[in-house]
Amino acid sequence: MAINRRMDFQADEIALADFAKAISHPARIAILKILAQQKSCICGEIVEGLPLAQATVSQHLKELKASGLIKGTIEGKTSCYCIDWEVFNQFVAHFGIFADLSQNANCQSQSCC
Amino acid sequence: MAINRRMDFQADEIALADFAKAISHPARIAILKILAQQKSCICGEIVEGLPLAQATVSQHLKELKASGLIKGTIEGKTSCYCIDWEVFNQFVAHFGIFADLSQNANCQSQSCC
DNA sequence: ATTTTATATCGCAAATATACGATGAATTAT
DNA sequence: ATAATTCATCGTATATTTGCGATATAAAAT
Repeated sequence: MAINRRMDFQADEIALADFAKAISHPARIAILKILAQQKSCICGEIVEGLPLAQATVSQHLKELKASGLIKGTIEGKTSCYCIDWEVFNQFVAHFGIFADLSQNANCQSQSCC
Repeated sequence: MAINRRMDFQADEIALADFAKAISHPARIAILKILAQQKSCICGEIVEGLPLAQATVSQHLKELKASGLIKGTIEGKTSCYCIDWEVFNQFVAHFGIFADLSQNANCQSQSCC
């Protein structure tokens, strides 16, 4: 692109967009689903459940970790990942801004669209 | 990339990822915010509220429309866009799958991560 | 009829994302 | 000590996204 306009937007818009981007790939949704149903999880089990090479899964895990949605610690030979529910729920709640904004006037009538 | 693995994932994973991708750009979040607080909206007003060229905004609107999150009709000289709340709320509700999956065992203890 | 206005689409350049093999680093098993 | 295991990172190829000027389209105003 000619110019990166990212910083011309508001902080909350960037934050919500970044959260969305973190989960905007089926592999990362699948990883979150796997993590959500595990008490704890090593990377190996995640790789086995996905149609991707180990390097690719590791890269997706890195992105999820960078977004804050998952936490990870190295435990000896293996790594342990899990969802950071505090961060996750905070972001999901953030979607409420749209409903809040529409409280007064929204556009559900036939006459509009 | 060497191979596109998209179709190796489950339909619900693809659907949720696509929704996230549709809103994974600050401009599209900003557009949704503008639409949420308007009764109806022509593209011109949206362009004025964004730090982007008209062509770029039109492109973002096209993506949002393709995702189903917004509806649009051409009304004479102008176009009218608005949020499709039915679709929007359905997708937000879809995030519940993670909480559902974690109902039995999740990972919020210190001992895990 | 011509000009103006509003918006969409085309075509291109630059930036980012996706995917994977190869390799590295650290730990555990032999 | 050496080998095997587990996972991260590097390098690289290709695909997709982003952004905009130029142009097209179509209605409204003159």
